[in-house]
Amino acid sequence: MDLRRLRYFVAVAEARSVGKAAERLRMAQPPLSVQIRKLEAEVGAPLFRRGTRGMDLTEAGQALLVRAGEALALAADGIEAARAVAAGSRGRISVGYMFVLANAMLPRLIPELRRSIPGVDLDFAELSASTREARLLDRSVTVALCMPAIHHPEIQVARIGAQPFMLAMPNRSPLARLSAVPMARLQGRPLIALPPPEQDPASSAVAALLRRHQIVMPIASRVETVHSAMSLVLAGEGLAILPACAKLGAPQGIVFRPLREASDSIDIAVCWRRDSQSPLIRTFLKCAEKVVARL
Amino acid sequence: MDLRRLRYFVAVAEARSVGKAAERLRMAQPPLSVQIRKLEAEVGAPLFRRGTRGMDLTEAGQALLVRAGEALALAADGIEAARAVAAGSRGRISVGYMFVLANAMLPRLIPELRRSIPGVDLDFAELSASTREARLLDRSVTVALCMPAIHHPEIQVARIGAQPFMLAMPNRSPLARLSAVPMARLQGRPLIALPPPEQDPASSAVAALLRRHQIVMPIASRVETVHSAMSLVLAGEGLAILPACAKLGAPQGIVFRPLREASDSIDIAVCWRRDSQSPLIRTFLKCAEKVVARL
DNA sequence: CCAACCCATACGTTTTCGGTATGCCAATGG
DNA sequence: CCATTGGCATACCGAAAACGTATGGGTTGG
Repeated sequence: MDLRRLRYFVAVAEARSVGKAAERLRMAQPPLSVQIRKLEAEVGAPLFRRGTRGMDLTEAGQALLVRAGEALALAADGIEAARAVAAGSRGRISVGYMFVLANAMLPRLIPELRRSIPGVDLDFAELSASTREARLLDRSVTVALCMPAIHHPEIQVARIGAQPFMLAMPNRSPLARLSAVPMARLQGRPLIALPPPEQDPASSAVAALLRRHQIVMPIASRVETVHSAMSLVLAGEGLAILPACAKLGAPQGIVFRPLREASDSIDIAVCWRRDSQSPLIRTFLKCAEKVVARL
Repeated sequence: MDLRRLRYFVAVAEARSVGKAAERLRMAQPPLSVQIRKLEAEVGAPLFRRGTRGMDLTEAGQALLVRAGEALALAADGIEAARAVAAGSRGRISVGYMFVLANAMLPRLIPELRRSIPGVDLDFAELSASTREARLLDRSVTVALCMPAIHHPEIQVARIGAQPFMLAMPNRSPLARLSAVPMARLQGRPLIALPPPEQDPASSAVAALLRRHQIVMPIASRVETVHSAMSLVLAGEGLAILPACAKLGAPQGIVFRPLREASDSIDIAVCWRRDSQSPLIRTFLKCAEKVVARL
């Protein structure tokens, strides 16, 4: 059962003549005649009534014609769809992002993506750092928005921006009256910390910052998300050192202040599998860079 | 775009390995590998990720796989459907019948057909004699139930039975008291006739019957259908000479009596195009014969 | 470091396809 | 009644595609 045969069959059925169909198919009449007879042999029944003025479908031929036409269309659509997916004009891109970046990036990123790649399904999932890495590796997400980047031999990283660390505190805190907080003022104050470095690399950047300035902050609580951290800060449980963009999702009553002697920042990066050959990743990267530039 | 390629592609995608797929396809591995690469060249993008432990679909490959599977199924279903239609286990049979036979045959014929050819669509249409012939010739009906048969070089006829002519009259008619009516008693009485012989060959049989017995019956009315004829008979407009089976659709108040000296009858026949090769016709014929035998 | 596994390439053989020439049949027209 | 025309079928040949065998190369696992 060959698709070429079916194509020839459809052509002959539509032209109601072998000769006319051969002309339209840019081939000679005899080989076309042969192919039709081979198809009939394969089916085991005549598909055409041969008249003196051309060919006419039998009932069996009519039954075949419908399916053959659909099969041809499906096959053509299939390779077209594959091409479109390969070219990035169709398909799906699944994005794993981290919680802090949701408020800062998604409201601008999603419309930007819809404009750039209108035929593509978007799929966003808020994932922890370790889950993002795992899902990138098993390909269940296409790209990850990370802060900081994932380091892994299979994973490619593009740095698209950085966020300075800022101190988050309740607005009734005495430190809130300063326009920038000297590092020394943090000494001994309770810290609301994120998961330890082995689970969340962002924490190691904070730890490094404090270590460099020889500041010790007792850990009042460890929380999973920046959102929880800010809630505890608001409750007066302690201070948090967070990327500046966390401000965008902060509740009323939290203020952010820069740290005077520290110019430390944390990278925002797009990460994907090295062997992902989807052209959508390039486009995604462009969009993400554009959004971060206006942060 | 070849269906064989798509079949190979689906096999490799399902086996996730060229070697396994080749084994299942009963062929060697290298040619299969070549075909897959040719398909990829045709699409213009890789469809598989080659790993060290087999092959894995890319996104483009996944997009193709869905359509390719459907296309294969449709093509296979198409030739299967064509075979089924040719074998008579599927398809459509369109039956043109004449009005008088409706009550006599259809209630038994339709269930009989449904039992014999369950996968076949039935399509019944009540048609005049000339329309039946025309629709047989242009193939818009497959078979016709006729009384009497259609005579035409393109049309094949099978006689499946006969109906004696009977006299239809109101039950208050004096003739109704006889168990059989002598031909002579018809002389001069008004006749309710069907369309003239050139339109309906049944009329010529009636005319011949009367001529042979030298009876003259003035034509009170010409009507299109047996049903109308019986209405007029009931109204006392005249008598009608009808096939015995018309009794089955007769209204209350009409009686049928045999004609004593006349053993004339009219053939019931199944007619179809000589070049209709549908095996359904044979089955239909069998069913119709069985029904007529029990009339 | 060797063996096993799996895909890719190379080459010769076979099958299949397409083109040209031609035959057959029916309908048409003088 | 014969010639012509139009349309499909058959025969044969050259070309293209596919298949099988042999082999290479890369990675994994012992």
